[in-house]
Amino acid sequence: MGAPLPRDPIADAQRNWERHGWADVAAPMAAITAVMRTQQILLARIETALKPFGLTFARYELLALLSFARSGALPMNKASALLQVHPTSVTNAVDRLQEAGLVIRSPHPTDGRTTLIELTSEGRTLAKRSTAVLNAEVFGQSGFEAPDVDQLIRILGNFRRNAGDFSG
Amino acid sequence: MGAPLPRDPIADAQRNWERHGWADVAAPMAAITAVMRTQQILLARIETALKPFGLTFARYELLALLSFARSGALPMNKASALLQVHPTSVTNAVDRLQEAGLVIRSPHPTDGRTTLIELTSEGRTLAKRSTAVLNAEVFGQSGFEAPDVDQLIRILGNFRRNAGDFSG
DNA sequence: TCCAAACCCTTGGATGTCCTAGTATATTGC
DNA sequence: GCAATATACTAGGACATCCAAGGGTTTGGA
Repeated sequence: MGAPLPRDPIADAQRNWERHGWADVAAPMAAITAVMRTQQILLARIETALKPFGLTFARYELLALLSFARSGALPMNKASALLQVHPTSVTNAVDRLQEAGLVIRSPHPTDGRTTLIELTSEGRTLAKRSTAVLNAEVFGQSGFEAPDVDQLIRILGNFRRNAGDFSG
Repeated sequence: MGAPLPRDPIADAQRNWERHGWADVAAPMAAITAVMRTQQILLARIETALKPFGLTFARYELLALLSFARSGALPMNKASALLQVHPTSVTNAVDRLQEAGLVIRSPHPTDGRTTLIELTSEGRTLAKRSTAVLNAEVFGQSGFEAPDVDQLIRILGNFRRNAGDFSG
């Protein structure tokens, strides 16, 4: 978006917080702001890697999730729960994946309320190919040191458990 | 959005990656996915805390940034650089803050291309009040242990520097 | 049995982000 | 001094996310 700033804007914000008498929450503020910015950077890298496939991260996640399901199909509500996004976001993603011929909707055999999302063979192929690129261009070059990766998994895992994402 | 899942979906994804022969990037994949999900949780908390003020996080960040500027005013391009978002996002936020009477646009005294964003007194008051609530309800109850906060600041700070956010 | 409550998905609306392009103003170089 | 380039902001479009509300299907208790 632009050239590097001369100083870390988040560290500046942390100093501002301390200067204004909010020293007790300055560090968590900085950590949370850093998470927000890191997500933005990572998302941009992911979207860039997926662009040649006509995929966005939201659509990729759904495709990948389906590719790991034994039958290659999942109920929409299940996908919503596992991806931890709003049901309407899944509807949106499925609409576009279906237009692209990567998934199809089919009725649930026993529950008339439920819609199954099923991977087409094109969808399965694209999932494989796009995962290979993501692995090579993003996950394989994350810029995180190996010990820091472990720390992140631990710290954010605890956070997500406390936030009610999972009970395990 | 729903009840806690019985198992951590990101840990499951990590196992899937390992099972499919991508063990070398499974951990970074999990760490990155965890960052994405953590951001989502934190953003939801922040938006909830700001809702009573009619603010979103994007608008709050701009308001807070202005409140720390000595003169209470900043050029839009400067705000874009410091917040590290696209210029059009700043335009969008300023439009809405201006409608709400929290900031005003004024011409730059010497550069006709530049627009200054200036805090109104209402804007300054709201910045103070909303910051107090964010500090109390979000930053003060982040759910991160103090040592983990330091780790996050260090790890994500290194990442952001490597990503070209700042050079310091 | 049968109707109310619960559940599933979709539609429509509000926001935010980015990209591309277009207009206006500054700066640079010949 | 004037044209070419660079910079600043905005308009329009594509996507994603969430919330609120609506219509269809199941479930469960009276």
